[in-house]
Amino acid sequence: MRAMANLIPQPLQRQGASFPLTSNPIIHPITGVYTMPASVEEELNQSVAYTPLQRMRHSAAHVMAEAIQDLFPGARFAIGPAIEDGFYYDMELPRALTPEDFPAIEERMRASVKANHPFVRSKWPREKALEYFREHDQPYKIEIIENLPDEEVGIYQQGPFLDLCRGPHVESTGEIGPIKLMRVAGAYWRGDEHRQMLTRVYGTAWPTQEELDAYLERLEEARKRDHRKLGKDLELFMISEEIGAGLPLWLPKGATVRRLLEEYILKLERDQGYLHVYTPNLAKLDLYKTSGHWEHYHDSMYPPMEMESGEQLVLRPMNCPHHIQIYKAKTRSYRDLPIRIAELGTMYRLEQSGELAGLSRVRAMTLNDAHIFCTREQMLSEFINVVKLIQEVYRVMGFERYSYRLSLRDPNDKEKFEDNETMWQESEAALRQALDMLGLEYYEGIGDAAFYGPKLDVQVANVLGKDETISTVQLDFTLPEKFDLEYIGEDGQAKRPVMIHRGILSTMERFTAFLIENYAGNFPVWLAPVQAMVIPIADDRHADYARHVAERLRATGLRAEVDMRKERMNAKVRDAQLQKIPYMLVVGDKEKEAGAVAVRLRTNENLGAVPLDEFIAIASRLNAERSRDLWPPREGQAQAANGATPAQASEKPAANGHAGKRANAVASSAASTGAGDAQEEQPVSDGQKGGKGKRASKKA
RNA sequence: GCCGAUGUAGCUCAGUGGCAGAGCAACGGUUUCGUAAACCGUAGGUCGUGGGUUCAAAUCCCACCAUCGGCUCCA
Repeated sequence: MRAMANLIPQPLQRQGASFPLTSNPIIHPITGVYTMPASVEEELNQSVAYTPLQRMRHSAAHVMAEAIQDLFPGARFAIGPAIEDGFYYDMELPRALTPEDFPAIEERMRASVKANHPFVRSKWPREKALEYFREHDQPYKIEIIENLPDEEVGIYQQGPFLDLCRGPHVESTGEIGPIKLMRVAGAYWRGDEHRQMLTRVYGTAWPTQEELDAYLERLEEARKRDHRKLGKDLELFMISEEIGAGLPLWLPKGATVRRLLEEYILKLERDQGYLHVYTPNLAKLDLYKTSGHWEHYHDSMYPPMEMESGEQLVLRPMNCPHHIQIYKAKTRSYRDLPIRIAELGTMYRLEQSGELAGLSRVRAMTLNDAHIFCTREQMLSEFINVVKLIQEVYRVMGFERYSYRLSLRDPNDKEKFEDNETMWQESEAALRQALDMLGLEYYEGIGDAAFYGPKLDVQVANVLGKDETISTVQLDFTLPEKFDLEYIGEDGQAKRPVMIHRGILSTMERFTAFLIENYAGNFPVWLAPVQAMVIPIADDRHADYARHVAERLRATGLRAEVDMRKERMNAKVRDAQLQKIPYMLVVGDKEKEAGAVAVRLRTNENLGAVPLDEFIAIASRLNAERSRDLWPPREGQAQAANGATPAQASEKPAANGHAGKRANAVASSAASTGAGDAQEEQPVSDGQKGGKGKRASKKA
């Protein structure tokens, strides 16, 4: 439940369970009475803060439970809250549920909606409720009640169905809009992996059919952007079962993207005074015993390799200890600080098999990692500089929707977090001070800290609107202590430095995955694996000129290829388009004669003939500037950063000659690049702020 | 790791006990073409892996591996 905990407003977790009645009574089965439905206002005062839509979805969850109870006698119910975009219900069922069961459940739900049963609220004395649920073999409800402090518990009833629940609900089942069951999944009771695995059924409900359809379309769009699909289609990376799960291979095009990102961040860091190092991927196990990583994470470390000498080596899960050794390699003076040691270092973590996903969750990953060793006095300014660096990178990448999470320890969890009260108080206070100095708005994530210290996590909304942690800055007073780090102060006395762990691009794997989805595969010019495809119209006449054009582009540092396949130009244009290559340079007799190229952008915009020199000048400039524009804005064109695409705004109606017979292809092409607009200005899609990333940063 | 589903040609998929299929891609040939798929032909599969049931298994059973959707975890 912890992962969910921050995804939804806090009160939503305080859900009651629901419980079925065997008959169809209106009268309370135990007390014989019930209170009249509460007014909406009263409900809102007494229960959780649901929006009307959430209330409807919560009611839909109860109706689903009603249906399942009817179809699967013996079901034991747990909790069933509204969540973003829908609802779920956790329960224990007599047999496994499959999607094939959905139609029957949905049908039964619609019958309940049609019957328009009122939701009737009442209060039961705690003991009565316990007795009732014991009698009806509902252990999860009993456990919930036992954890409630109140002497009375809320009960909701709709038609034949009775629920332990705080509410609120809609007035009657007829108010529930179109519903659809989405998936069935397992979920641990109370989110505890040591407890019973329950069946969770996810559903969604919307006020109108149109909104339901739009939601399903949205999911479909996200599916098209899935980096695993685009990674295959665009030949960016692969995963070989022969090599191993979670061990991706970067294909030439994906490797190009990664290398460009690496060159970009290395230069940026160099300019900021970071010193780049290389350190080995193996280390003695003892190193991680000292750091505490072994204690906290041995379950997700590769098992140690036993040497003949008895020495144990592990594949490193993190490289802070390595950088610490570099710091310790000689006596450091306060004059040397801050020392910023950075590395694109590869780490190995034995992630749980069920967690692996494409490039975004892997077992071998390269971190954009750095450790800053500084004095207490320097700590705040160093921290602030890192945050500014993050903001600069996000500006270049075009991330616009992101938020800051101050990740704090859970003071009650002495296992997970270092047990050092003063350390935590001091470091958390320092972090807050830095955030105040930056004037950042942030929210707090209790229990999200690293074991050695608090951190600032930067959450970027992904295409599904879910927040993902990309960057992180962590304040660490713990490891300097454990490794006995020192520097010599002005007074000649040995002092303890502070460490700042920071990751900006996360891992190269995950960042690339995020970019693929964020751009829907339409990489900006500077990141596009192939920037220009030269397309000769008739290869016997135009091949030489096409090669000449490509040579000229390559000579200026642009990545260009010539499509010499025995295909018609139309097919070459189509394939380049599907590969999302920014520029298609069509060359035929006219262009050859004029020393020009006919420029077609992947936005479908056909710019006509452009002198080769001019094209090179423009493309090179956009490339060097890391612009996200494909072409400079022209006269009479919308200029807003998030406005229409250049293609849509162009005076030439974007080569829509094929709009007739190929309407479908055009529509899907436009849709797949961002709901038909903003192709090159891909906004990170809407996302609630304040959620917790499902895939947190890989930074130590 | 846990719950559920899935795994057939490079890709997308059809095939539910009786001779392994289609489209695209690849390869060969014809076509030299002006902005999203020319035409004809050829070749290509241990049906995820291993066991079992059966006269006969892609199909039924068991185990394992991988992938997908969730749960738990994420230094």
